[in-house]
Amino acid sequence: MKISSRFSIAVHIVLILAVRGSSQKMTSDFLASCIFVNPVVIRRILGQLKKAEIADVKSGEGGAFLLKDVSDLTLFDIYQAVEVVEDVSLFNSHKGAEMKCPVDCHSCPKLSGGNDVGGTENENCPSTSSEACCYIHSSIEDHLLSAQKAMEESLKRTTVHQMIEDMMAAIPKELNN
Amino acid sequence: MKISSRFSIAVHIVLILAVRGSSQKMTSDFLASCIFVNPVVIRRILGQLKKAEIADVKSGEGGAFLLKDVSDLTLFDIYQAVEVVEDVSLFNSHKGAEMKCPVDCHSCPKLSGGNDVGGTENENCPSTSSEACCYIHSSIEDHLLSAQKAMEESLKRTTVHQMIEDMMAAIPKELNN
DNA sequence: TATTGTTGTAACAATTACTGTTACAACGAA
DNA sequence: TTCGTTGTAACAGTAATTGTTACAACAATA
Repeated sequence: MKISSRFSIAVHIVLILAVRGSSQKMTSDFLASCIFVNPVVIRRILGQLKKAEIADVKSGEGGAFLLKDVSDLTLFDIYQAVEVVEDVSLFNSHKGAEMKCPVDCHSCPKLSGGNDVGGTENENCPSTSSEACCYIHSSIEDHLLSAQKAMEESLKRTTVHQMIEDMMAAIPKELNN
Repeated sequence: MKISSRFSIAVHIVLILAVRGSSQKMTSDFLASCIFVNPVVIRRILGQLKKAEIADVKSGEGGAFLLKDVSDLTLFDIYQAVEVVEDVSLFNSHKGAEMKCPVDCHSCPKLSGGNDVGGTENENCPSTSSEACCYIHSSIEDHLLSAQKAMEESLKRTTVHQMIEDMMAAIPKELNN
């Protein structure tokens, strides 16, 4: 699966506010026509950016603007604002993971010394010996979380200021006048 | 949004095959009861692992097994096998991104020197001067792709062998007999 | 050969999340 | 008061996933 386009749209919004915010009123209609999405979608996302205190909107009058210095604003801030991931986990666990998975032998009587930690018993539990078939689930969680963190660290390293610099650098010289 | 639980289930399958594959026949029913999902879901994912030449299934007789050494098998291999991300992009772009976004001034006549690169013209284009409002979209793509790559590199660094080692290490000593 | 257990796959329902759209009350400026 | 704008509710449409049933194909084996 993919991650919501909210994030990509939110980054667009922030960059447009940063680069062009002073030149005209940033209404949701204007932003919508820039980004080619519905104005209501823009307002929904602006609402999330407001809640995160990244941007604000002039009530009644209209027009959005940034609250933060672009040097202090990272992609991670925006990512959190639009709730790209629910709770903590980018990688969805299957529903059964919360149950007593027999190979997650935290809850396997054979290996936990009989300490039942809750969940549903499974008569097919493969742990017929003390053979270590266990801790699979927590191991998976750990390593997937590491991968998620690696991505988030990359987002934290990227400021909006840097993105603007990169954009400027990408503009062909003959247009820089 | 979140990523398909296919990945998490696939990793479970691989770990169970690695740890317990020799002790009994790994049928889809058995794996399903271990992981608490429907057997058909297991078969679907095993089909993807087969296509990726990570595992195979004994036709007719039944029973899955790994084709690769766990030291040579990384989470990234599994991630690719189950097609966690379509094409290349973890982060969904909004549909409009493929159009002539006026702030993606690759296509803005004002900045591209009149070289039209295709797409739909937008009369609301904010680029009324040569002011650099541009290259937003490609800058976003670049930085989001970097974040995705960071995650994938983390997955590449994690072998199934390592996960098993970590699992073993996590087992309380009193159970290691 | 007939039986048995298993797989691969199709088909369909149910779920979930997201997106587009319309509508409208509230709000501030002029 | 009028106007443009926002915030939000409501609903339809879309897309992907998951659970489930069903069944033909297949290998082992009795």
